[in-house]
Amino acid sequence: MPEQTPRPTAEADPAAPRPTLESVAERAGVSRATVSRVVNGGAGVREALREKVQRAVEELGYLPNLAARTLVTRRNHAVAVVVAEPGSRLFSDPFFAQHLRGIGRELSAADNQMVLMMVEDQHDYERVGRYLAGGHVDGALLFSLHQPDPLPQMARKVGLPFVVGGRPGWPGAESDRQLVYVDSDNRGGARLAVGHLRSLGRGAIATITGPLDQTSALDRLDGYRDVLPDGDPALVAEGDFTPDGGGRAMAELLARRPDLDAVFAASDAMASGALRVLREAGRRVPEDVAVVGFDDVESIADWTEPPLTTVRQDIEEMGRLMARLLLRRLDGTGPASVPATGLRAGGPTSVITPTRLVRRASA
Amino acid sequence: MPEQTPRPTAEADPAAPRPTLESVAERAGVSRATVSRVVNGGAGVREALREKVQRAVEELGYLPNLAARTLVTRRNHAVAVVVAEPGSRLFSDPFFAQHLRGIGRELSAADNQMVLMMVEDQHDYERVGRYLAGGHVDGALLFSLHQPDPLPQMARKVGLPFVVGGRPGWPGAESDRQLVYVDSDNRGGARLAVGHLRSLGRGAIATITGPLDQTSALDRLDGYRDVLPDGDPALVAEGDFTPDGGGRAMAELLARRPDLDAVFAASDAMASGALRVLREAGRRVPEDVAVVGFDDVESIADWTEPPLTTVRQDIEEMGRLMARLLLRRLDGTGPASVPATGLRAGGPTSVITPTRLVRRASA
DNA sequence: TTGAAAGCGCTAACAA
DNA sequence: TTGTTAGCGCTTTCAA
Repeated sequence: MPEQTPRPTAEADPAAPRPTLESVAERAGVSRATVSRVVNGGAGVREALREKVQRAVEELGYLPNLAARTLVTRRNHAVAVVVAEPGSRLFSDPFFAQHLRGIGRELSAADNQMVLMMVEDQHDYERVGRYLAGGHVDGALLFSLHQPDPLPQMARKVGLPFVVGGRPGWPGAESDRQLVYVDSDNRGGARLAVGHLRSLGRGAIATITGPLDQTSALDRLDGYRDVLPDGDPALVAEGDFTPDGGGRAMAELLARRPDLDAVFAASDAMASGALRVLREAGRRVPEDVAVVGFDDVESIADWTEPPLTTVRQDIEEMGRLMARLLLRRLDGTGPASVPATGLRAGGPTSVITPTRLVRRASA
Repeated sequence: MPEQTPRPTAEADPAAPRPTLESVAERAGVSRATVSRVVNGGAGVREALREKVQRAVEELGYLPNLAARTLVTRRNHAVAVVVAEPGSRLFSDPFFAQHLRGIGRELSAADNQMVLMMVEDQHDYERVGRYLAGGHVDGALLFSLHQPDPLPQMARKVGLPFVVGGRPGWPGAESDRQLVYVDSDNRGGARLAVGHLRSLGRGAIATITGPLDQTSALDRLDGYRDVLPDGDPALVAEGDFTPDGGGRAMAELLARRPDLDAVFAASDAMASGALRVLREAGRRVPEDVAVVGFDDVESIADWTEPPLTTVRQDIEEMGRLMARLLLRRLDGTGPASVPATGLRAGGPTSVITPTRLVRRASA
């Protein structure tokens, strides 16, 4: 066996047992409790001792064992991000990534980890449920919930704080004061888009909606109707948030109302499909038909022919907001705590983030 | 205070203390050790007792406390996924999401959690380093490492198993037998693309490369040169994996070699920029200039005008592979274990996943 | 096959 | 201000 001498450096042998509070205490000639105090901020420890302990910590390269800490504090410093989207759009859109980035930034600023869980089938629901109930995380961020989704119930049952991404659409969800969500102003954004088309003097403004079992699609359609309350129903066609679906809807609209001179597509992806169909039909954009999208996904909107006028939503900010909202519930001793975070005090409330029109060439 | 009666159901009051091994043992009339055995597979426990314990577990809705378990087993059942990409491409490409999906699927199949960490600045490196050293995860998946990246060193120093995504490019990395990575066959894919263009009878085949400090860009350029060893250097222009960069590079190429009749762009995003510039220059695609991209990002390749012939790589599979490779190192008692996973036994080795040509209209 | 007991590394009363 | 001590909930020898 090679040298037994303890190498008091932070770059010690990986195989060596990790230093513990105990070993730091020994080296510094103090008790475990004192080391613990120093490690956790050092309140109420004499300066001289503090420094001695600090030095021992550094020399040994001590890092607290989180499992042990969690065991007693019941705090994990970890938050679950649950994405309930079976292999669909979330994974082809930059949406997902931007959301995660926002969440990640906010979370790590508060020194919390992000545990990512994807739900694709029934079996996954059970796995996630077990995990959430298992007390491994301090809270959860729930994404893209579908109809009456079991996730919020599960979380609530085990007393796990959570925040939902996107307005939940099932009956009763809206009046559920405990169901805190973050969503962008889909309805307002749609109003912006359609208002813009009308201000361009367009008289027959059609819309391609998303799948109407999703609140975002519903809200955007409502925004369209806010501006055009007496619109012809023939000017409304349902898509599915994909380019293909957008194209099909566009063809339908063209058949029903050949005189249309504007289209509001409820997503950039659908707008790109619509543009292709318009091109094939020999309509010029924006001269013959003005087109506005929604999302401002740069990789689409900026690269269609012509570039797309669209409604921008700040996805990353939504992610941050969700995380902030959740953290507030975790840190605070109650709902009434921590004002001045940009969030209203007085109980957690759902938040709607603003949208704005980005003008490019298509309208 | 309302009823004190313990409600022996799994849907108990969230505020109630969670059942422990102890309480299950008491209810079943056995010792903690026995319950532990049953919970962990129940080997060596008489059937009668097993059932009794099982029932108690269900009645109480018992779930083991992972922190306590980790404290003694030193296993976290969690893997860190570290993404070192400052706000760039990873977040606008569907890449990232697909990778995560592959990783997530593989990981949860083995009942491991995924802890996602994003590195954007120096401060983040420290945070992540601390975390990896802290023993909170059993292994790490390292992504998009830049030049001599400190992450692998950090992981190695603390003895944390890890697998890298994408071939590391710094000096010595290649000969480092411990540095296991997964990458797609960039070079082979490029050969496919350029070979296809040549088989079309094109004589002046240009290429738009990615940023040449990334191995993926380098490897794709090498593939181009494999097919065209005596190519004119004027036919090579450097882009940056963005549409704009692709457009600029295309303009450059057009200026240098107005006679070019084909372009291999090392990413679909760059290809889309190139297509726009070609259109503006009045060149028809594919009649005048044939174009091939790389990546097969559907939201781009399928929706350019004309749709893009490109090289497909199976990103999700890469993710799965990385996870599998890592898990093998964790479970196995040594590198020689667990064959029959589709991975060679006899020590962890880097893996290159195949690419293939997807023909659409642009070439 | 089962139970008793030690201990993983840490925090938080409580005493000194 | 510091130390002593009792757990947090679990696994795992070791004995019975």
